[in-house]
Amino acid sequence: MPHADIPSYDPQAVETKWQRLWAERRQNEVHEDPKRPKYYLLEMLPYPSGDLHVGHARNYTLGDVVARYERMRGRNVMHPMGWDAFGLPAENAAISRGVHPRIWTTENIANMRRQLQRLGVAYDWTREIDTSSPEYYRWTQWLFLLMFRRGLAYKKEAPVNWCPRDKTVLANEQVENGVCWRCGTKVERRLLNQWFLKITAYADALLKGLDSLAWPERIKTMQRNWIGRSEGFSFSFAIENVPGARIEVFTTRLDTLFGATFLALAPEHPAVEKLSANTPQSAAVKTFAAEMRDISELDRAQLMEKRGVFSGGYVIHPLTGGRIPVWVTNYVLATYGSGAVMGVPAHDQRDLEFARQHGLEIERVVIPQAGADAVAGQQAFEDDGVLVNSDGFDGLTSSSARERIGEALAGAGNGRKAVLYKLRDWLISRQRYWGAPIPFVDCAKEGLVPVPEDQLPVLLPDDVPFAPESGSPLENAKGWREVRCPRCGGPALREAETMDTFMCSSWYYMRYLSPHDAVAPWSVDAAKYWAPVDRYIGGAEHAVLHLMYARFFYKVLQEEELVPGDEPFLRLFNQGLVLGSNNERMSKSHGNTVGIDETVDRYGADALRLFEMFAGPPESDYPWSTAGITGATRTLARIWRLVLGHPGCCSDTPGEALQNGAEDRDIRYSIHSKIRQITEELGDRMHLNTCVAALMTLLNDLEAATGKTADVAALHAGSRALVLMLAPFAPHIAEELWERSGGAGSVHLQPWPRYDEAALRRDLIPIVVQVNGKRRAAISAEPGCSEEDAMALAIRESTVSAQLDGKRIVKRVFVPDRLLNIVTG
RNA sequence: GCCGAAGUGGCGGAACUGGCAGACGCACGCGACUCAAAAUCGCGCGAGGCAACCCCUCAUGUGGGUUCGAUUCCCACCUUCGGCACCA
Repeated sequence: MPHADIPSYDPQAVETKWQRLWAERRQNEVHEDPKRPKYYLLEMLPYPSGDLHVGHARNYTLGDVVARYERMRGRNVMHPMGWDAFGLPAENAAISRGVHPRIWTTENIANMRRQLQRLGVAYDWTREIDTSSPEYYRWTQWLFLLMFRRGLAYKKEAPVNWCPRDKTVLANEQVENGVCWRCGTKVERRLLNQWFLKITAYADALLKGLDSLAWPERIKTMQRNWIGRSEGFSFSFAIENVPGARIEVFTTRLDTLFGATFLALAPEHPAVEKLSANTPQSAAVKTFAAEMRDISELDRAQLMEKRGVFSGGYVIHPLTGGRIPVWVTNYVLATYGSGAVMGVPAHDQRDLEFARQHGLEIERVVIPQAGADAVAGQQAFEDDGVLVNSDGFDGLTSSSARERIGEALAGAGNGRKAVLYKLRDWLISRQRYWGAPIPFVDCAKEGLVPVPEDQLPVLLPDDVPFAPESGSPLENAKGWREVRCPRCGGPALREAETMDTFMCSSWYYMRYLSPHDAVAPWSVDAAKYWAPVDRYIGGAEHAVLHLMYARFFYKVLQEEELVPGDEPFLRLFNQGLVLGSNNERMSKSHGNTVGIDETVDRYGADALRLFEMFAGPPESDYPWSTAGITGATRTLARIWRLVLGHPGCCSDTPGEALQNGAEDRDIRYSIHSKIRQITEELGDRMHLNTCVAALMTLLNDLEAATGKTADVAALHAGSRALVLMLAPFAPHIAEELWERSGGAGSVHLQPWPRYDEAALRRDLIPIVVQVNGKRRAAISAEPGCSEEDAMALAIRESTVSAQLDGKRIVKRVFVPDRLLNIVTG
């Protein structure tokens, strides 16, 4: 019932008031408290690109709802925010607009922080971090040195991915379908001397750790595939007429060894020249290898067409002693295994295609079952089966043949079981300015020397030229580069490269725990209380990037006893995207963004938050809708009128007394069933959209009952519960209503409402009556009523008896308190 | 090509372990209030049928299957989205 004396709801006034008061009261600051269970909730830290749009708002609201809910459930909630502030866009802005990256970044951070505060997200801002600040990157450098000390950082010359547009190298994970993940430019291959981190040393640990994680299966699968473990056997072929020279191969199908009719080499393989030397093939091989070296492996893969030339040389089959021709091909990767493959055309589709093109022999050595035809088909037979044409191994199954052939080779001193991974070491050098400098110097006498820890941070020089033509700014910063060697005092040059920004984000979740620590990257005591992250919220695009790098870091940190447990993020949640009007991901580059400021100006932060949580399940995408947000606005205005129509309803004495009228029982049932439903769906399941729907239903029920029931106490209690459960979703209006209705303290520090089992008991419950599986009626029965009683009630329904008329009942299915299905003959 | 996820009203979506399909909201229609409009409130709202609006039929991408009963489980196919793409 609208009252004339109820003031109207002014979102802007309410929101600015509470944002100010929460900050003044330092309400969102947290500290270790051994008496309370901790909960570490984290959203992936954003890159400070300038402006937040409603897609970001969805992400951070999602985290905020969970954080506020967990706090009301009695947990000590860590919910920090910071900035992944190093990176290319800042530097590109410097080039195109002449603004220093530091200025550009600082301004963007200020703006985005303001926008997050406008959304009312309850971060502990005293813990804010900026990965581009010296206080932070000092420790990124420190961690790099720790990696070096542990033998996990090394510099070597290797063919690497080079993005010609961004003018830097990229890790394998940062190349998607042959193009740069950031700018979409086709990457090139260059031979450069670069720093790597030995993530491959942790391939097995990274793989095994996945089993314990409550992550979406799809992300775990992507990581498993990326790590790409395969078990097989490694052995070698002797090169004919070159004493002592051998070519090593790896295979997962040792059972097909007798079907090997050629050997395939990558063009980069060191034996290529040796084999063709002094043969008529020499010139052809040189031409082919040179041609292939100019094409990156990624491009070769895209060509798909298999090409190759005979090398002119032969190897000797290790068991039969037969001669096997060696070919140089474009389909064998130099960077996987040994860069050489035994060609078994009958049992490998790729080898078959190649063999057909070049008229090579095809010999079938595995058949589906004993006695089957051993003639090679159109398709390679790649399954396991039974061996034929394999000397003493005929008749064995593939799996036992792999064992026995392996034993035979190993017994002859040739080879062993081996495990190979697709995962490559992480290339972390970047030829760019806006990143953490690699803390090494190159001394004329001592070579590469680490900068001693007490000389960290190696500061980025501020005064450097930014121009597209002048090359890497650090390389040209002479005064900065020229230093004394920390070891011998002689002249040395600083490394002019910076670290991949994924280094910064691989450990930031630990820095939040003691962000102002000047003597350590974080406090181990604080880490013992807070770590690991209980719930991590972020996009799926980081599946094999940040999420794998951070896990690698954590495993190293665990061995250093700097962190508890062996995984950084126990549960991962991938939120869905907000799509723009063109049904594409909302982003600046798509030009379809809807800004936070314009939306909050118009509707208020609470309405935006409520709508974004309501619009769909948190894990699925949905298109932005300005029409939809009006529903949230209306809902908030209705809650405002309802609650203020029950003065004092949030005071500490709800004064709810059980009464007996049927209507009163209904309203109590509605209140308590909604508390139960929202509590169940808000926790682990995160069905936030149905929680909002349940809040709306409760609002409808309370409105409908207002003025119609004598049980004013129940309505007061219902309004109070509504305000409390609204609080995580629309924190400002809930706080205002709490205050205006006599609530003590902050609504956000109240215990979450509990439901009363007694209120959920009903005198009569509906039981659905079906005839042959089709719903014909619903009867009201006492809870726990017997099948016979339900049957008696059911046949009194005309719609049921009409269906039963003249038919014989052959069966009844009775689900107590739910359903009765009568089956006729 | 391989792997994974998803297809439900005009729209976003709901339906916990197989048990009333379409909760909740948007849009739309009718009505109340108003000089009028906005706001607000009430009612209706999957499609079709019948004189019968407390009834019936059909309907959750398509086709089959399991079951007393299928949006839910199984098989095949279609469409969309995501990942991987010569890893021996």
